Amino acid sequence: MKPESRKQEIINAASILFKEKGYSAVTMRDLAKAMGIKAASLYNHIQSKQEILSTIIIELAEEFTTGMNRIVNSNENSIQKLEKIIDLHIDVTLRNADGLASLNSDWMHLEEENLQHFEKMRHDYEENFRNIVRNGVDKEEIKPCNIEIIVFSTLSTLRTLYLWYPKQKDIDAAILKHDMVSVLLKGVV
Amino acid sequence: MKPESRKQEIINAASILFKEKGYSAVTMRDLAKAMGIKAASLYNHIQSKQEILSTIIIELAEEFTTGMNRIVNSNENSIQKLEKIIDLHIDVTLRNADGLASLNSDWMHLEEENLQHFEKMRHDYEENFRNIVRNGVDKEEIKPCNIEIIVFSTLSTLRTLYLWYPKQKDIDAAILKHDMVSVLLKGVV
DNA sequence: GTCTATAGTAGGATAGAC
DNA sequence: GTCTATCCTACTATAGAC
Repeated sequence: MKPESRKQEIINAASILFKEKGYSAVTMRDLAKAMGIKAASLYNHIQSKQEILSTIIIELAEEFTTGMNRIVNSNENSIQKLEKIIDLHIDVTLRNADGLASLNSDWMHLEEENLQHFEKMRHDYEENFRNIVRNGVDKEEIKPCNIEIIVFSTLSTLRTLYLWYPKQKDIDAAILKHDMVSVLLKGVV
Repeated sequence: MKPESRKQEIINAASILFKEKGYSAVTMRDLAKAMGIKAASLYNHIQSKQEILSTIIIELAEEFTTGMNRIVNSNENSIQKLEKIIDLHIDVTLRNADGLASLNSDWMHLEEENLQHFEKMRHDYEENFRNIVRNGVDKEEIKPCNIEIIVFSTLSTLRTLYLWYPKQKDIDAAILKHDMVSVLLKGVV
């Protein structure tokens, strides 16, 4: 373990609490208690509660944006791109499942530019996803199903991984990726 | 439109606000403003903010419990049961998409017996779902995939319908059910 | 870097007039 | 059934000592 900065420790502790109760229900006193200090002491390391939330969310949203851009610009077919998207979500979930709770459930509590920046990244991400699926249907690599439903159901599952993954003890990442591809793309019947 | 009781109007208005910002971030003053009255006046119709939340959530959870029990006790095969579960989620979503936001995101703010009651219903629901899938795999009606992943991915999608459905303008319920069955059960490749 | 003390605000809820 | 006024508590954040 590399030594973490005090700020990063606070952000990690906050991620866990935000996951359990949501941003609005977590107080600076709760967070301080989790860190073993008093609430006032937190402000030596962070500027505000809001700064903690935006750090958690924007960093993760930028990871997804970067990952998606790499996939979009690759020379692979639609199925391979969808598999890469599944990998991306699994990788991020393994690395920071707690933070993903805020990304998914507390983004609406971002303020000003951060909210706008987040909403643009999320919109672009979904649009890229949709184009990959549409392209796959056009090229007959994907069944001619309702595109919106494919995008919605796949994204719903991937976005919710953070809730489910921690309950699966010791599942291997490679196996998880393989099984997730099977279920999401090839169906169960 | 049948005339709604004032209490039901409050619960409906609260469902919308809870969906937008979450239970903790919505104040009684916010709710009162949405109703066009003062906060104190709300208390002539409801006992507490907590009562609003538990009314929304427990009612919906009981709908799912009743529906699931009916499906479990029917004489159908696994695939037919899964299709009925998809129908159940779509029906409830069409009827009360706003309330489902609280069920999904604010259940942890329930107190005491209501929290326990909810958690038991949710646990039983998932257990019933899991048994249907397991049974289907045993009888070779369902592919021998990872059962936990099937349960998780299907439930994730169905539970998130409330976020997606309102954005789909004028989609017919019957078509939605048909397409959802295709994507969730038969795969897209 | 952490503390105590506290400012300033906003929350849920009640009392009592109309 | 709604209002005004208000109680009490809890919140975020700051000031200044150590």
